[in-house]
Amino acid sequence: MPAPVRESTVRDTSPMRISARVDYAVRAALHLAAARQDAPIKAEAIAEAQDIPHKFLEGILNDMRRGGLVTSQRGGNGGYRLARAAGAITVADIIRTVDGPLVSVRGVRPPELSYDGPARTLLPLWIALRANVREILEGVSLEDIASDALPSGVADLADDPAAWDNP
Amino acid sequence: MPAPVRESTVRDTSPMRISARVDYAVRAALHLAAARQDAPIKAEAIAEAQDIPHKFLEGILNDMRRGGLVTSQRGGNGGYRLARAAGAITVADIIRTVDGPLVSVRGVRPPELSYDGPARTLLPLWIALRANVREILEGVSLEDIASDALPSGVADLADDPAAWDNP
DNA sequence: CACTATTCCCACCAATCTCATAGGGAAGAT
DNA sequence: ATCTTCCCTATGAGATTGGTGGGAATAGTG
Repeated sequence: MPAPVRESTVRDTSPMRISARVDYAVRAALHLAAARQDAPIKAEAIAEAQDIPHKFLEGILNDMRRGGLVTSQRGGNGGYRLARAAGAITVADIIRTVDGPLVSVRGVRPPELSYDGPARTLLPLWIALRANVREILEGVSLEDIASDALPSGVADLADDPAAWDNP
Repeated sequence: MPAPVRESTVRDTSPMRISARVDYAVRAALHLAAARQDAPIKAEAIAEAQDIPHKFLEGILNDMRRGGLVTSQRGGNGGYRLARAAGAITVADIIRTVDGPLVSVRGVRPPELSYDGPARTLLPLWIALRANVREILEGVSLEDIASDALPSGVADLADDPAAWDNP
């Protein structure tokens, strides 16, 4: 008889995990970037357009306001606007505002780490990884995304069909 | 009188978070890579050398065995060995084995996402990000790290002093 | 054979994080 | 005044993280 197959229970907590908060924040910001800039946009309108839970989004917009990325206006005909031009807000800005540092290892930022023995060269690896991630996320603005014109280096990466395969 | 300053409570859950599991797994694998290959190494010896909680490490080594990265031997004089040459095991292999996919957005892998409206071009961005992360993590083997010889592209990134600054 | 060493497997735990929901207060517009 | 909209706090279920502990299986040794 066949041996009982053991379930291989794969953990699916990706090291690079873009949270719902970040995803929603970027999409909300894109919605603001795409809108005409004279009138503020209501949270409810963004929530509906982008299919984001309304109250959850309110909290995120609030964080972005505290972080200086958007401004808000209360009362009838109130809403949110970008605080700066869409070309002057990067994805990294948004991530850092709503979710903290881009890269951490065991909860601390790479430069605070110290390794010993054969793991000594692990630190430069994490540093290089972070530099690489920064290069992308700090190099792409809301305007780049909204106008469908990613910087050429980024666009090249996305144009490689292999990049779309799951491993 | 001065207005009361509101605490800006920053969330510190980095999007790219190398977990303790991954950090420990890579360090353990490096310890194995650095050792002479004829005798297996005990979990306890690795735990002590790399300052990793022993029982926690056992679970991680077990995952790596199931994932085919290491082999194990029970009983007196037992322990662990790398299942392949150190040059044939990449950091990405280890991460995928102990922590799942490299990159995910809201828990799913980028190709499964669908965006609408001004967020349409967000997907290529996440794809490019993932490709970039892959390039680093799939391009660095245990041997590269243990011999302190990162691939030139990676080493270049780490050699830039700006890469060591926290933003 | 008994004994010891070591991996292997399972259950458990506390703290934290994620992704929300609910209710009402504050401020601005009409 | 009234209505609209943002702003704040509290609550909560469920998952994840980073562990710990107890024993069962397996291999070598006297």
